[in-house]
Amino acid sequence: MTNSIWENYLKAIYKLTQKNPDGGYTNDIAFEMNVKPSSVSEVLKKLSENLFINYTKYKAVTLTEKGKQIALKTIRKHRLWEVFLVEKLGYKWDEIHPMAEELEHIHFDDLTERLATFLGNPQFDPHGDPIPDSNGNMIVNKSIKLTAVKLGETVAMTGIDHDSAAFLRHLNRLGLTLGTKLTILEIVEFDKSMLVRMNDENEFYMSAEIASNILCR
Amino acid sequence: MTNSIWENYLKAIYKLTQKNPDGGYTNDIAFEMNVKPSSVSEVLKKLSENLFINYTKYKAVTLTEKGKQIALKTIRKHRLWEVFLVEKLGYKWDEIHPMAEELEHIHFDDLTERLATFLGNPQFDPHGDPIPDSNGNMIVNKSIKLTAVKLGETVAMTGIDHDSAAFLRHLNRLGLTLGTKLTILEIVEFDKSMLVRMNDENEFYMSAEIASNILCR
DNA sequence: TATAATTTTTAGGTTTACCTAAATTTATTT
DNA sequence: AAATAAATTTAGGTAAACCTAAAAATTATA
Repeated sequence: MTNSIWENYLKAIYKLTQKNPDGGYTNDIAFEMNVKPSSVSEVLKKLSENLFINYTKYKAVTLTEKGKQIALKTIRKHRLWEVFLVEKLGYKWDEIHPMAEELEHIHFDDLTERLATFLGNPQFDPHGDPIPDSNGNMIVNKSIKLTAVKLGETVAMTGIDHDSAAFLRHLNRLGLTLGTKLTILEIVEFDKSMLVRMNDENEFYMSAEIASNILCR
Repeated sequence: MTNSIWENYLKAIYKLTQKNPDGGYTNDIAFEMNVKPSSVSEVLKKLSENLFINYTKYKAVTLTEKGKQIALKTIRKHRLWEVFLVEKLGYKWDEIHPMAEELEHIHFDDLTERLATFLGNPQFDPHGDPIPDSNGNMIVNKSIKLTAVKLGETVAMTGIDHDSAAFLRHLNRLGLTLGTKLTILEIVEFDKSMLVRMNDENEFYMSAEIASNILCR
């Protein structure tokens, strides 16, 4: 198996396991990886032989410690390169994902560590996601979804739960970035959309769909 | 064919064509690529179908304009990342080749240009090799081999003709870097080794093997 | 609980990039 | 120019990573 391919599978399984501790299901992995479930089945067999995952036929898969470390290292590289692209090359947060997706597979441990030092050992990437340290430890993000914030409360945006370029571009257009102050002025009963005030300045309605992908604290 | 694989083949052919304008031979490409000649034959057929090379069976191959542009772009990326690794991450010139060999295959044109800007649009990489510009134009390096310098003359080191880590480490040990002043004090008739004075300071003998891989002006 | 629906795996096929071994072409000697 | 040597290509094979279609297992529903 190619390096970067199993890194991507392990990342996908890691992501699914974060959502559901039971583990990742073939179908969901296939969706994440943009391949057919039958292809996933084959790969799972090999990842299991190489002790990267715990796999029993027809059951959800989880990462072994070995697999988890690789997933976290890949996430670390991805997020560090994202910081590089924004801080050093001047990209916007909605432009960096595809590039980081390739850069994350450059596999020289020492390069990763020097990059981290060069960037000042950042703790978060440009989307507010925590960057695992070189031992695979990651700050637990205690943020909650904006949809869980109660009427009248004020929070600061700390991250997002979705990193599609389309979503990020919409946030750009609204002027929403990490740190933006948000006050919930109204929750519409009909569709759960919210009237929010932004940085004590302007107000606008936001669909529940969007609010559920905004993390805050 | 995978992106990075044909980039490597085109780079190898470019390199061979620089040495011999007839073009690159299957055997030599195989040596450069670390594969068997039969594998090269197959790939040449496909590169030719895709109009990257001019290929007639049993003849030396040359790059088409299309192929040459890809080779030069890959060389540009390689050399820019080398500058990044040395200037920004503090690597030494003998450590960077394997990393640049992977980074060169990151294929976002805009990223390359932003990287170049970030680095101050360097003209040369850390080994003294010229960096092609974004249109594929490269400064012609008019350097000559140290073995071609006449007795008594003084030159400055401008590059090297070999980038193996072992060779570079030896230069480090001797204290030879780009810009070092070298005066030829003696040429030994027996083995063509040279007594050189370095920066008007110390003197030492250097084998013709080494001298022939040092470029100067 | 039996049947239907869904999920997962298996079987069999494709393409890419490698391989070895054999055949062919080109180059070099005698 | 013929024989030999060397380089190149072709033929046939492997492994990885994908695919479609069919079979098997699991889960949901009547």
